[in-house]
Amino acid sequence: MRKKEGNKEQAIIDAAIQIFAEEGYFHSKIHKIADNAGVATGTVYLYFGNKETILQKIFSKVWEDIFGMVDKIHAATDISPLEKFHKMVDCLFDYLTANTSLALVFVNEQSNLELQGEHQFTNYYEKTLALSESVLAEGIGTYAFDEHIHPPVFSAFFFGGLRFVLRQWANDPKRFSLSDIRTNVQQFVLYGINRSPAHIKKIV
Amino acid sequence: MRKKEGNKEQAIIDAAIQIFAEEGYFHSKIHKIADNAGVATGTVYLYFGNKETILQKIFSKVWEDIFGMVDKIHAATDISPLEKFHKMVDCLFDYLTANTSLALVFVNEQSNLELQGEHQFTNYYEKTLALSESVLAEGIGTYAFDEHIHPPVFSAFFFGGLRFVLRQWANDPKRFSLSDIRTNVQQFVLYGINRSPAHIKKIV
Amino acid sequence: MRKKEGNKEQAIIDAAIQIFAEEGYFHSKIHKIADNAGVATGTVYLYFGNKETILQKIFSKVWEDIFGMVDKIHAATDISPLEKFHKMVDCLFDYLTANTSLALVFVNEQSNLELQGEHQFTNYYEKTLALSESVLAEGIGTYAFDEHIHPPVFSAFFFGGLRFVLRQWANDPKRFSLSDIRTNVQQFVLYGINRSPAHIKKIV
Amino acid sequence: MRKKEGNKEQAIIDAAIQIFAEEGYFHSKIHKIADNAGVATGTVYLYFGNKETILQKIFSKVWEDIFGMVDKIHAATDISPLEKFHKMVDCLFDYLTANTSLALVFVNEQSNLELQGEHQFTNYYEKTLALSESVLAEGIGTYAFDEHIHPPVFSAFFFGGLRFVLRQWANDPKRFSLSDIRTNVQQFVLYGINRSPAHIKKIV
DNA sequence: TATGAATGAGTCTTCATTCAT
DNA sequence: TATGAATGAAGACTCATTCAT
Repeated sequence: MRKKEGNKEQAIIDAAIQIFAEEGYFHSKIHKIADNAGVATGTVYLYFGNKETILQKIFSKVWEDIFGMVDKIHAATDISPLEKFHKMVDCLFDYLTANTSLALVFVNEQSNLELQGEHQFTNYYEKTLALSESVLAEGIGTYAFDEHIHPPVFSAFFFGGLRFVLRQWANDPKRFSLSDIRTNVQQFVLYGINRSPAHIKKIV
Repeated sequence: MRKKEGNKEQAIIDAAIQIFAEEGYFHSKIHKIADNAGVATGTVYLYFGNKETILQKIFSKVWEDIFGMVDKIHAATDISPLEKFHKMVDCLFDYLTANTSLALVFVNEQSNLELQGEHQFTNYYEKTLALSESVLAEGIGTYAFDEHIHPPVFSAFFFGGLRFVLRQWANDPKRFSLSDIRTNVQQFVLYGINRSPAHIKKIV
Repeated sequence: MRKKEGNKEQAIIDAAIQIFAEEGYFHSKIHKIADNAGVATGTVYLYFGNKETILQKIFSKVWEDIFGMVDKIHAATDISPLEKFHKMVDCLFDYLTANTSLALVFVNEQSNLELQGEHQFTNYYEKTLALSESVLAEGIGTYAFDEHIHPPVFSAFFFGGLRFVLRQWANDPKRFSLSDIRTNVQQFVLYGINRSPAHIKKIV
Repeated sequence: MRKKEGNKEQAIIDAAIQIFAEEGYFHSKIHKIADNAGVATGTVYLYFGNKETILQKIFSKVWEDIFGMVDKIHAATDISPLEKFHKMVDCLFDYLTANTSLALVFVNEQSNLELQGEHQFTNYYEKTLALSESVLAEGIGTYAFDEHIHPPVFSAFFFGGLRFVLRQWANDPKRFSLSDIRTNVQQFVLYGINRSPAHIKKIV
């Protein structure tokens, strides 16, 4: 039980991220989170209504953060939609790989929230998907991206792929390196698996 | 003796898929699965050691099925790696969209198994990823696919993206149509989000 | 599952004695008894009303056997009460040590019956204690035994001591030998722990 | 915080002793013990890992108590081994008859522990038997007790007989009085069932 | 606010018993 | 009689949540 001075709410969140990542949401025990946060069991309930609220707050924060980053990229006027996607992948990578436990929770536990209905996290989540779709639409509008792309489908695929790859990485970091992932995802997203698209582009 | 009427094991599996899809694995109650299967609670334990075993059997079956399909495609000699990927996407779509509940379980609950270690399902799961990677390697070898692609990363991204898209669809089928998903995924995977890759290819 | 031809009831009893001895009554499973007896689970219920009935039958048989032996000894007219006690100890020893499993059940599980009320086994049990008390009374009557002895108390003490010693032996036969037990029990019962009573008697 | 009011652990132990005595260990239900102790079911598990642990604690306590008494007697230098045995019987009587329920549990349920292996209670149990054997050996050494006595056999017989007699008494206190038991056991143990050993001793 | 002992509803699992064949 | 698959009542145990201090 390590005493955290100051922000108990943050301490609980941090502890929860760690425990959720290690044990999975349903196997995580409140008393263990409290222990790790250096507070008493009851204290958790002074800051969070119940166990699920903790998970919601984590996801709210993550999606709010991601939204903030994506929003900045989206608002830029001096870069192309293609470069925006590059940057978005970079940002997401930097964000999620900076905190492995958070990445694992993000990647594994969202389904424990989605089946239950409306939540605060949905707000930024939806807004982020909307931004992403907007960048796509922008690219399609400038004929940079393929016109047949359905932005919601792509966004879902993109985030899903990213999550799963990161989960594999977080579960077993030796399987492939983060830089491999980053490069490859950039590649897939932008050019698919076909050969030498960069080369082709130059020709065209 | 009381004869085995019908296939109770299958009835339990089917009921479990439905309940797991509706409620999520951890919120599903054994007695409800038994009820839905038309058997007594104890009967579930004649066929499955415990709750998790049911989930394992579901995943074993799914990955075995997927492996079977992918294996057939992989073994084909009269089609290109590119076409193999087309077919793989098609097969996965047909398989998972034929059973929405199964798709949801497949997409949402695997993390409830993976944290626990070795399982039978891992066998076919790994073999399927290996096949997928083999098709990629084959494509790279024939210069059809980009040489920088890291097959394990791509496979993870591909299956993750596919899962997530299908989860979105299964949760809310009105958001986008299955045919939209199928076309778009084919597109992303093969050409990324860039414009007119087919066109470019012709030029080259 | 070894098939027993002929007497299924006896096969079940024998299997039950073995399982009860190994696992204890409450931890013994009917299906395991059935397996060991080479019959189906349901067959057990053709011969015994329920699990406890099996235990009752075992005890009935044991106490009936013991009664038979004790009765013969009690009825003898050509030996003294003292010799009768010698013989009783001998008989009990021969009987119980001939079947270790039975001895263990006899020694460990009677309490699982006694709390529940009236049973058939009580019949021979009571009659045996009565015979034992009668031999004591006879000895007291002939001034061979101490007049202060309360036969029921002694009988209980005697059977209890014998049981416990045999339990220790059955649990760990290396601790002391059967012949040690037999000699010592004869000694205790007749002369207590005081020194050389036989010698003293001769002097007197 | 909610303060520990009274001694809940002791209340649970006391309730368990009563229920175990009335129903037998295996028929006792945790919720009934909790009810009797005036606590909630879950509270039992704050103090005891599981049902068996309660029984273990009871036996640990009993054997520790008995060891304490026997140890004091054993250590005495101003009394003979014979008197030590007198005292040991007295102490055991006073201890066990002061709490009928405890006596019943002690007498009926030890077999539910012994089959499972090592327990804390074994410690004091073994030490008590060792002390008892030591007193016997001392008596043999001073030629007070018969040299043929095998102390472990006698100890087992003695404790077994005592238990069984007390069980009979606890189950049906009208059958014979405690003072009858006490006198008779002293008698048996020291002189066996032969007549007038005290008298004989004096003569010698 | 903070505590952590206490709560008790909830669920998995067991297994004696039944019964259709 | 014999079978053994099926039953379902029962109970040990868990753990999110509460609340007296």
